[in-house]
Amino acid sequence: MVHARSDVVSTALRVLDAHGLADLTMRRLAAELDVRPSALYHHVADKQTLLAAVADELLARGRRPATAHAWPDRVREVAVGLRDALLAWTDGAELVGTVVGFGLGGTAPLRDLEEALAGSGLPDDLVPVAARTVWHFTLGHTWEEQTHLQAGAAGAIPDEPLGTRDPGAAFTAGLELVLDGLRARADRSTDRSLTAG
Amino acid sequence: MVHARSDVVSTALRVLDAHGLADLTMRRLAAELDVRPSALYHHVADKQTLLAAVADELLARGRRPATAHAWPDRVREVAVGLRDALLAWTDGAELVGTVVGFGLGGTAPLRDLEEALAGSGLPDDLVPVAARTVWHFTLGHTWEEQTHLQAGAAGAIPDEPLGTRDPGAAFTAGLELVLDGLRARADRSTDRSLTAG
DNA sequence: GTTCACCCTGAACACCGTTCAGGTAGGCCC
DNA sequence: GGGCCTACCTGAACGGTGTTCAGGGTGAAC
Repeated sequence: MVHARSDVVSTALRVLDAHGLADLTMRRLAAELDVRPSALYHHVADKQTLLAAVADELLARGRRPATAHAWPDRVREVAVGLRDALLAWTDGAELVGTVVGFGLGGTAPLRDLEEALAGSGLPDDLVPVAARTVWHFTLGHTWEEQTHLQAGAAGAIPDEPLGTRDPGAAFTAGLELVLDGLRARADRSTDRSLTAG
Repeated sequence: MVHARSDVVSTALRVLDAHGLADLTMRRLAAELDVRPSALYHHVADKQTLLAAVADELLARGRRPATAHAWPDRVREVAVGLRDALLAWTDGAELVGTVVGFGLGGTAPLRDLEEALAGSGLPDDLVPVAARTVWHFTLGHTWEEQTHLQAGAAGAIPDEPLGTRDPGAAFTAGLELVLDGLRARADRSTDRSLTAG
């Protein structure tokens, strides 16, 4: 059977979800495609770029357009959507986190956040900063959340060192904290521009 | 020569700094200690707990007590100190990030942040949330920062997709954004408690 | 009918984390 | 002094891992 690069990526996504990131090996992936491991290197440069492509695909599938009128609602939509996308796949947050950490991709939501912040009244040079703040909070929080979720499901760590019983509520609360900061800064900036003009 | 667990951890820290996380293998570490790899398992259960111990040691060495009077200054002290500690070691942020992601340790700064938030006027149930927000932002931002820093030093990626020329300033700006959010919430909470009491 | 690009095989290389039976040195107790 | 027990280590292996490379087949294009 003849495979294309997209087959490799989507099969990798399936293996990831079914068996986790640790079991997503080139050999296992090759077996799943009924192919020898070396054949994979015809479609992919190495495992790291493969993982980057898988992360991008994962994020693209979970992407939802932000439709709200008010910019804080749009930012919230993007952040919540990102969290949902990561939680929808086994080890999704860890995969995206390491890919981002390696600087190979997975930053599409960052652009969505910057877009959602357009018209917020924040100074132009603060928009990327604000986007990264929401981005790092969301990724970090979801990663930790998912780790505890899956560790709990695996039977280990039955206690709850996460500090809360409802991770979704904790995420939302933290997000609101950040949004408060953005709002405060945006208001201040608008005030200054008004008094200056 | 007879070694103790602390020798293994501190040697691992040295190997990490000199050769990076990818080259911190059990075999390399054993060679550095002039010992066979199997001997390491007399001191350490497995590599993951070793890495957790290394991360904890790294954080402990970089720890500085927060001395400021005002709580926002204390939070800033802890966050900046954490960033400095991570940047002081090769792959420091990645190491701590993965250890935290795995849920095995590396969360000492979280407690420092919660402590720094004491007396902030935030509702009790928001203190852990606020601490995690600062924590995830700091860890995520520093990880990305360090990745680009080291990639740039290695000759790859000469451009600057990080969106800023001065990562330290970007970090500070993002941190202030978060602190604005905490302040706004703390003020609101104080107002309510005053009108209620 | 030949050429050429694409997709793959088979075999190997150089590692990796980990286990386990066994060995040695030093302190403690009778 | 002799026995024992513990701490620390060796040597050898096991079953994996990502990756490389020469070469084989197959189908479309010219």
